Amino acid sequence: MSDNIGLSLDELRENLEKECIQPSYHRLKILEYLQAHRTHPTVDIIYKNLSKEIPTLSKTTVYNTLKLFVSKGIVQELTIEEKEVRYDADTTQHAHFKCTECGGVYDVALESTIVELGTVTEEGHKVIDCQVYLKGICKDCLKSAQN
Amino acid sequence: MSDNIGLSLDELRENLEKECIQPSYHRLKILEYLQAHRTHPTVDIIYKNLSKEIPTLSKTTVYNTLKLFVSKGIVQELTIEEKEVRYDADTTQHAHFKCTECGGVYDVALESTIVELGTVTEEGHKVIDCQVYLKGICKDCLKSAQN
DNA sequence: ATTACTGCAAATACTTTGCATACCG
DNA sequence: CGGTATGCAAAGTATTTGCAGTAAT
Repeated sequence: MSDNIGLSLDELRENLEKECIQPSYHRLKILEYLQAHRTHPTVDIIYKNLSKEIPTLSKTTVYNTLKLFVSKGIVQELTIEEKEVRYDADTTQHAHFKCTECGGVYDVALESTIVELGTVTEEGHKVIDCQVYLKGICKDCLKSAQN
Repeated sequence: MSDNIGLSLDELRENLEKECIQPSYHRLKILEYLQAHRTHPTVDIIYKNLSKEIPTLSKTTVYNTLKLFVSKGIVQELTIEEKEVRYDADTTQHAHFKCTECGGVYDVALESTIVELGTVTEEGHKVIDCQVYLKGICKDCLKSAQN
C-alpha cells in the first residue's frame, strides 16, 4: 500500500474499458494490485495477497485475468527466471534486474544495461549476468511472407 | 551434423577436464551435441536426438549433465520462453532472438539489440519485443555485505 | 573398496482445461 | 434471457528428488 501510485478504481475502470475489457471487480482489483505494487509479482503472490481481501478469489481467475491483460498489452510478462512468470503493469521500455541474494526484481534504465559484467548500474546494482531476449519475425519467415 | 564445428571427442574431453568434470561418455556426447548444434536446444530435443545413438540414455542424465555444465560455466541457460529452458554452449556475450512464427532461436550481436521496436537487426530479423534481464547483487544486498 | 555416474519411478510445482455455476447487462 | 466471468477439480507438462544399480578409479 505504501507504494500505491494512487489510481482510483474509476480510473482503472477507464483503463480497462479503453481496451474493451469488461471491468469486473476481480479484474479491477488485480490491475490495481499491479499498479500499486511495482515488485513484479508472480501469480502466486498476487493470489495470496488479494485473497486476504477477496476470500472467494481463485487462482484460475488470476491466471485468466493476467493472460487477458497480457494479450491486450496493458501488462507485460517477465520470464527472468524459469518457473516463475512475473507481471509488470509498466509497459514502457525498461530492463529488469534480479538480485540473486534477496530474490527481488527491480526496474533498471535500458541505458545502463549494455555494461561490462562486474560493473554497477546507475541504480547501484552489481551486474553479474546479462541476457538480452528479442522476439519477432526472423529473416526467413519475413521472406516467406513476401511471397 | 551439417553445422558440426568439428571438435574431436579428445578436445571435448580436455574442455571437461579443464573444469574438473569427469569426462564420461554421456557427458562428452551431450557437450558434443551442444557444440555441434547451435540451435539452442531444449532438454527434450537433446534427449530425443541423442537417444537414437545412445538408447540407454535417460532424461535425468541430460538434466543432471546440463545442470553441471551450467554450474561450471561452460554452458548457459536461456529462458527466453517460459516452459522451455534452452541451452547454449557459446558463453560469449551475445543476444538471442526468438521467431514467433517458426519458433527458432537465433544468435544476434549485442550491438544490434537496443533498437527501436519494429526495426530490423543487422541479421535481418524484425524485432517486435525486447527484454533485457540482468542478474547480480542489488544495491541493498551490496550494502549489507559491507557490514 | 569407494566414489560417483546413471536411470527409473515417484514427487513436486506451475499452468491449462473442462465444465458447472453465478453474475451482469 | 443470454453471454461472460468465475471457481473447482482434473489433466498436462517440465523438472527435481530418492534411491538402487552400475561403472570407474
